[in-house]
Amino acid sequence: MSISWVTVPTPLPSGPLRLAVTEQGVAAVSYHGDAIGGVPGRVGIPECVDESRAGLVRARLAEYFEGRRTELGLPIDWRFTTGPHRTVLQTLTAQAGYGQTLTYGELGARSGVFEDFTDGGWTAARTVGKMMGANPLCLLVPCHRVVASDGLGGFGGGPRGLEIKRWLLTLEGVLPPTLDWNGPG
DNA sequence: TGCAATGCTTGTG
DNA sequence: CACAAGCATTGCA
Repeated sequence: MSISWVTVPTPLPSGPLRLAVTEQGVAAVSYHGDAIGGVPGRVGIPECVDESRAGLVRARLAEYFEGRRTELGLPIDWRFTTGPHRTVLQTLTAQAGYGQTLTYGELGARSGVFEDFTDGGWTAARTVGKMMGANPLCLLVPCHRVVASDGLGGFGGGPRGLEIKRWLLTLEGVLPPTLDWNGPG
């Protein structure tokens, strides 16, 4: 099984996106170029030389960022996720459509991996937040559509990462455009 | 507005 | 492989 990097230009405040692709699909996505949490052996992964595969990924993402595509429709390789983590991410992918948001607690409830909600959902919400932060499939698994019950919530990478979350939600029409909005529309 | 409750992921030894 | 630390939250007073 081979794995390789594809670099995709984006209008995101973070700049280009880096994706790790395999024969199965996209295995990981990084906003920060070379750092992906939870991806072992990420150093030494070669650039993708299969232009047909890289081209498809770039084309789909380009359309998405132009607002012409609401579903990426890219195959996902779940190899870097396991157990409850994978279940939650797959639940999110299946249930949070374009322009829709749900809360951490809600996702925890829907995923079915948390059985005890007698604490008011505290455990589920906190755990889901942790899972999102450890999500190697940002963007493909729409972790930016998961928000706190009383606001935007957080995002990996701190304040810098939050800009990305805001940008994506603006693209999808969840948030109103800001003055520095450089996306479509 | 401020506080207390917990489980999963990740980085070391 | 085992252990310890850190959180992308929530609901109630």
